[in-house]
Amino acid sequence: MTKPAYHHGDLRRALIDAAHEELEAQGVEALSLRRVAKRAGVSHAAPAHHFVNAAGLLTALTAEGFRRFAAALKTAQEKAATRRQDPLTAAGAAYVEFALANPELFSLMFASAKPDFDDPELDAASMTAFQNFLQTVDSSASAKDRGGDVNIPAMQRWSTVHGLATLLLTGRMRSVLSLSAAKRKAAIVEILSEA
Amino acid sequence: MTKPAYHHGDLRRALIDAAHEELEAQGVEALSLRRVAKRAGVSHAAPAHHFVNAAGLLTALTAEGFRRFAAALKTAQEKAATRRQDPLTAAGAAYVEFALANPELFSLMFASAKPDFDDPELDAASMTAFQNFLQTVDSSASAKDRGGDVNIPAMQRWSTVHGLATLLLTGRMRSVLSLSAAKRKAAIVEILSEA
DNA sequence: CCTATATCTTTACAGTGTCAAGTTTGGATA
DNA sequence: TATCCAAACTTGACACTGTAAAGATATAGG
Repeated sequence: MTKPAYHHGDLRRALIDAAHEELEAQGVEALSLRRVAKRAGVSHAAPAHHFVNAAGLLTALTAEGFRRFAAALKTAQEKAATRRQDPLTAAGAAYVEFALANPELFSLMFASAKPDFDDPELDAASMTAFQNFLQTVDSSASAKDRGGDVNIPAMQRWSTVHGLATLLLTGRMRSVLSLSAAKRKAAIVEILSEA
Repeated sequence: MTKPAYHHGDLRRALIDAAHEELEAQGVEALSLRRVAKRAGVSHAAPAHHFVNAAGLLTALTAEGFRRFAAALKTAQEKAATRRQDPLTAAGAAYVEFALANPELFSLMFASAKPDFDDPELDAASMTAFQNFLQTVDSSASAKDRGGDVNIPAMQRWSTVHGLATLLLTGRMRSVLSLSAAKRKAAIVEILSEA
């Protein structure tokens, strides 16, 4: 097994998957391209033929993260709609849950300078994710645009959701983190519900 | 000048300063201990005698960041008090402004895994910073604790402030970033003001 | 079948953090 | 005051990193 086959089949796919695994295991800052290549069963220079450099691989992985992120928010909203719950709170909770379920990927998406955000693929993926979420905020009854330069209520909601996600993710908000899973979920919904 | 003096005087201090400069110039992820040493005018192994490793230097720098951060919030509140403005909004604005003024340091403090947050000095510095801020939230008229496990309004306010800071810092909230300095400041205050 | 090309490997290089062993210095002790 | 010791710093070495260049192999198209 693991024949030294020259043609892997879909090495690009395998490298992104391997990078994802290494990412969640080692963290963003300790990620090594050579270990990713080894995990995929190829030589350390093989990735260069599919990605311009290490940042390129991270960029592709980040773009995929944003697509999965957008999908998670969408399904959460749809589920809430059928149950006649607030879709905005549901999307916010899904936002936070995605961060807690994929901590390192979320860090890569929102707190790292390594991915190239000028890359067209990544730019498109992140843009659609944000726009979908902000559209949910806009269509919320309590957050109508009041016609200024900026949609203040929308930015406020986004800030709250994103701040909660990152503070929980980085272990800062201990009073919430120390709760049991059920109580924590309830607290998150409460924090995200309009006062 | 720059004698090859064996005894620097206060190399620990000089290394932290050099790391701070390198940090803001290069970013967290591209920081090199050897370049920091070179900037301080010492050999690449000199830092080891003042910090156990590279993370130790970053930890000390991060702790200093939290102390400066706490001081910035405090002065902002005091200024607001004399002008009979809302101290919570003032502290929130100072929170965001600190992030925008010291982007790399803020990233180190809130979005990096490199500093050792179990370090007693760093733990103490970050704890006092958070507690001071949360105390301001608590004493705000609109955010009284309702007696549950968690002070929901306080966590909500903290999330909003922190989320706004990080979204602006990482260039995500483009509708606010594209404003002029004056309008941006006004938008930040609006977002942080209780609806 | 045969060759062109994409795919992957090997080798090499500069840079990284850390460890071990030297060198210098300043201060305490006798 | 002379001496010695410990602290401060340097030098050299090691394993690791990402990337570039050149060689090897297999697959697709003629």
